[in-house]
Amino acid sequence: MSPRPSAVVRTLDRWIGHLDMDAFFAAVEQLDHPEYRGCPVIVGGLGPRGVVSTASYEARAFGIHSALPMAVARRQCPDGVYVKPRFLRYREISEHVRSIVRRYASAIETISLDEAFFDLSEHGPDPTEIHRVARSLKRDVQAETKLTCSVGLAPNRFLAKLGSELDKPDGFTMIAPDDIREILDPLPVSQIWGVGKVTAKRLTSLGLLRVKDLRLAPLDLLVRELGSIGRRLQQLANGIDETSLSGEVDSKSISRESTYSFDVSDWDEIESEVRRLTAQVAGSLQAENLVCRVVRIKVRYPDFKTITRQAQLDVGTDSPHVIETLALDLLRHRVRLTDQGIRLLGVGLGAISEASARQLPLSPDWL
DNA sequence: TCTGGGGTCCTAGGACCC
DNA sequence: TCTGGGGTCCTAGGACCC
Repeated sequence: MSPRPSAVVRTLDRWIGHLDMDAFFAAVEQLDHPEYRGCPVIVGGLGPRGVVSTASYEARAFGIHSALPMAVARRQCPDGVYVKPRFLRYREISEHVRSIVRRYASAIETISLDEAFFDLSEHGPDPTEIHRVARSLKRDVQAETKLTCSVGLAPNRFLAKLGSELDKPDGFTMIAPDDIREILDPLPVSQIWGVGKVTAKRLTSLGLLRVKDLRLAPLDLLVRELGSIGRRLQQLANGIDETSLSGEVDSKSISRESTYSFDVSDWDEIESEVRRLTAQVAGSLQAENLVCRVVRIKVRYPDFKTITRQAQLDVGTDSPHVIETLALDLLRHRVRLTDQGIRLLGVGLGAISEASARQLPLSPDWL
């Protein structure tokens, strides 16, 4: 179970960057609305059950952060500027940023509208040169978009992302191989990619609070307690991450869901919402010339218990009628509706493939 | 304080087949 | 009558990420 030596060699001769736009949605709003600059800006759902998507740094000073319920945010910062997200605008700027990154890196992996990995290995192994190239990239982003970003540079993805988090906003962090242990060891385990609330709690109960604890923990203990992710976490704790950039990947599912402002128990209303959501997912599917073989619905009850029910098709489809029929069927026969009603309804499509794959090549006639 | 919406990946159990 | 092992596919739920 010792790491293969080739892994170490590979790790040392790669330079991966991670770029993270600072408080992206809020920063765009401040860019487009000069009167918002210097104000606490909170972007997110404005309904009674909305949550914060992004808070500007001014708003973070009030303790506001992503995923915080809007109701709480409004209490903590009554004078803030509250706005709905404008995804089309964010996408536009996001594409501009990616075009800048592509000038410097051949391989790029988009994580979200505000984050991307890129590979600078082609600029050679010399850290001084890599540093210069990445600085120039960061300068171009700021000059052309008037927005700041934070950049991390390291021998692998995990460390590059960590680097961009260590110094923000407007940060620049380069993690050289010799610095890895010193940087990682004192960090809380929750800083590791893939350690969320649940895993952090489990690690804490094992007495593993810092990355160093995780690095030195017996592997069999980690595997026993956490399964396969235990092994993976210890690798990361050692600064080892051999995953390569995935490039541009096709999405494997499409879904739309919506949370009602108030719980709904009226069956007709629920059915018409299924129809509305179905039309949207089917529209996305057709717009990208795709077909799906799985239709799924999702229901969340007032107590937050969430269920999904899915059905499979023998052949791929992009027909709104077929999808709607299946979705309504799942709803009518597989979902229990109580007097309490439901708080969320969702429709999803899975097993997605190109529309050209819809029909099996039964006959070789066309050859 | 009361919990969005869009995804990905993993796991476990059951059905089914050989 | 008691009891195989392996493999695949499907479903549902859960953790995690931004």
